[in-house]
Amino acid sequence: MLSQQPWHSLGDARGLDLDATLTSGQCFRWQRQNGTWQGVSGGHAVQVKLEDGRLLADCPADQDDWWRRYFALDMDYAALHARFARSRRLAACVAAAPGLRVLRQPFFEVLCSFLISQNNNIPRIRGIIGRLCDLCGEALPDGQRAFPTPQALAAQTPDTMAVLRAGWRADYLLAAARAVAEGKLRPEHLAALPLDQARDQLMTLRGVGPKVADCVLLYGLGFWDAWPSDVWMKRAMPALFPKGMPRAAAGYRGIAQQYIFEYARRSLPRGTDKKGQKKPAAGPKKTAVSGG
DNA sequence: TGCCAGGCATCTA
DNA sequence: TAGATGCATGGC
Repeated sequence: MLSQQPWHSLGDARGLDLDATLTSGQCFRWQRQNGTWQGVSGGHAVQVKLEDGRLLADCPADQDDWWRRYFALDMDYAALHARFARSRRLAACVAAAPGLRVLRQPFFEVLCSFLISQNNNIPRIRGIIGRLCDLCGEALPDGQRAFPTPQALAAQTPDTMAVLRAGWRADYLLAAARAVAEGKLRPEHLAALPLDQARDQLMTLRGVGPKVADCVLLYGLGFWDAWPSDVWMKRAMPALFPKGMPRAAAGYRGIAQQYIFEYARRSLPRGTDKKGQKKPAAGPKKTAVSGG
């Protein structure tokens, strides 16, 4: 793929573990092929692999910076891990997934992906996202499809969305796309808000509850303190549940996800934690947000 | 074949 | 306001 650009280095991988990161449940458009990883994000397709401690990519050179940012190659994980070493549990997390990284993904991709994820399983999530891209994503030079823009998705109808076989989630996707396309929900605005306000704004969207909101805040908006993970550390860390994780914790994909959230909580202090925030009481049907 | 899935909105007590 | 329920679809 992308043969016009031979493999070239994006820089020091700084311990990045592609397998751990790309299978941790943060992202759904990566496939392993012959020892490399092929993925699409932000309208770019890329193939990446690790070699001699460097992250190599097969992509147009003008996309290099985008992928460096995506893989967070600028983050000093060594320093972070040194801090984590002071906590026994965090040290266990680091030991379990030392090369796990929090990807910096486009807001709209994350919002849609986690709307699709609710009450769903990962193989099916990947299938729905793939069909969504086929439906209205821009064709890329290598034959793949970009994730749809908010405008392209907003132009769909419940009928055209039927091919996704996404069930009730299709309505959530359309509402979210329209809110973003119409400027009622702006990622740059959300990212500038305090954590609580950003979460509240997201949760005005139909289909966005606390879990989806936190995933969007963390993966798509850079809110590294999106979740006070101490609760989840107790509930979800497999090492603490050798007989199996409680179902309620399974959504966070075990230790890898835990590590992400703990990392998030401790990395970049911003806003305030909301321990165990519960969903507001049921009220009238939500509509797209009016703020922003 | 039946259970369950990376939730949420809505209804009911 | 907490708990129960239904939701669409398909992986396993």
